[in-house]
Amino acid sequence: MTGKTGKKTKLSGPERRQQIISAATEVFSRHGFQGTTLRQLARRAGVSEAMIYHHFSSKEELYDAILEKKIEDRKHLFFPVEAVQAKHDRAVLETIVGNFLKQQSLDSSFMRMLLFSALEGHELGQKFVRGPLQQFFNFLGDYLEERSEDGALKPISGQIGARLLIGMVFYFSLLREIYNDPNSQSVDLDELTNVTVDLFYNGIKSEPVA
Amino acid sequence: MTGKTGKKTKLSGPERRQQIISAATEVFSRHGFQGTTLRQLARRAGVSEAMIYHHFSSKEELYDAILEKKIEDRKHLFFPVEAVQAKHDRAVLETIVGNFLKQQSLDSSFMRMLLFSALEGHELGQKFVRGPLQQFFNFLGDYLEERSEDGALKPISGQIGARLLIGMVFYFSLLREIYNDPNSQSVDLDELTNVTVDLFYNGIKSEPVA
DNA sequence: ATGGTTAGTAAGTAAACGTTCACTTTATTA
DNA sequence: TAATAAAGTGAACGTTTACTTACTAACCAT
Repeated sequence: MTGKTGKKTKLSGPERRQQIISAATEVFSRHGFQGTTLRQLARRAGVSEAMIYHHFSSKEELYDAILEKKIEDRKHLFFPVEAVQAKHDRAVLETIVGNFLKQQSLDSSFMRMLLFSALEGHELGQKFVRGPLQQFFNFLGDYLEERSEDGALKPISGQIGARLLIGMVFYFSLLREIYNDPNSQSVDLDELTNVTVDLFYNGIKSEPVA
Repeated sequence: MTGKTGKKTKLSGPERRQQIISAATEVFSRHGFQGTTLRQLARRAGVSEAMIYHHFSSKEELYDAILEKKIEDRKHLFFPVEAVQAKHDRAVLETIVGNFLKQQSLDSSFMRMLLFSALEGHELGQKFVRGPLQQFFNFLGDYLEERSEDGALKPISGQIGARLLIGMVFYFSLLREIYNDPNSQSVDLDELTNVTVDLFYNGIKSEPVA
């Protein structure tokens, strides 16, 4: 499939459909919706342009299908339920931060597509933020406020705190994956996790009684 | 100019050039390079497409001119030199964070163009990161490490610390300006500045001696 | 083997793209 | 006011775009 030899491999409907999707994911995430042409999609999938219309009724439908699937895959973000129930603050933060960074380094195409789609004005880009991400912010935010009432953490807005935490690692991932910032890329992920969690936790944990 | 009446206003060369630039800035920042057509640019500037080629030799040259100018404008980021010399840690952080948020809320087109250009693979997008932004990270990073050696702050990598600080407010701006996250938009900028600086400063300042 | 279903394509379509050219209109000034 | 220079445009250029149509080739059940 990848070579230049023209083998006559005929795939089944669902197989071909899946292959088009995964090929299109790479192209769309690299060039965005507007920057991607049917030619590119067809060539990358190893089929004719017409074949794509045999499986999807338009370029936009293919794009939406991909984004929707990506969102679905990442929906169950990483709710460290056990650590939350145990009220083990550091473990909660470590799990969230560590998983975020790991996930991001494994597949930067999701971040690229999410950024592209928001910039290009697609609705689905904002759908993720208003849906699953907001859900996650609620989860983490509620926990922070709960622990705040317990006296373990300083008083803080959970919604703000959750965004500040994710912001730190998101920005780092952005610099790493999209801007190719060498000073970000050279940082070890585990070290980054520790530094980030240390800073955040020390920043919000209650002072020893004065 | 904005109306539909076809007044015959003939501008001088430099005037028209500047007007094309500012019109194109809006369009490019909203739709990216690939997503912007000459038709859009011409209509927004109130001239014919041919007129644009009278001032710029290509769509790309116009785009580069805009991005280069934007980078130049923002180059002198915000180096709170006085506070740094006085070693007033909170003032340093407050100035940086406050100015960043203010600047961002005044003109989101810069952030959009910078993101778009990096995603679309333009060189100039990375130029800002490797140049002025890296310079700023050096400035802030050096300060953090200096204050760390003074014993005022915990030991920390300045390069990492600087990116974590900016990450928090960058992400917030991203959610506000590009994802239209209502829970980010409803936060007052001064409050956000305070919360961010509090969290970061408490996170890195030295513990009272044990 | 054969007939029907479906994967697959070559060759088109009209519209939109960036760009150029031949030309007209306005402003300046000698 | 006539000459000059510069601002400005309509209509075309060849190419590429997303998408369609009319057709062929491979598979599978009978």
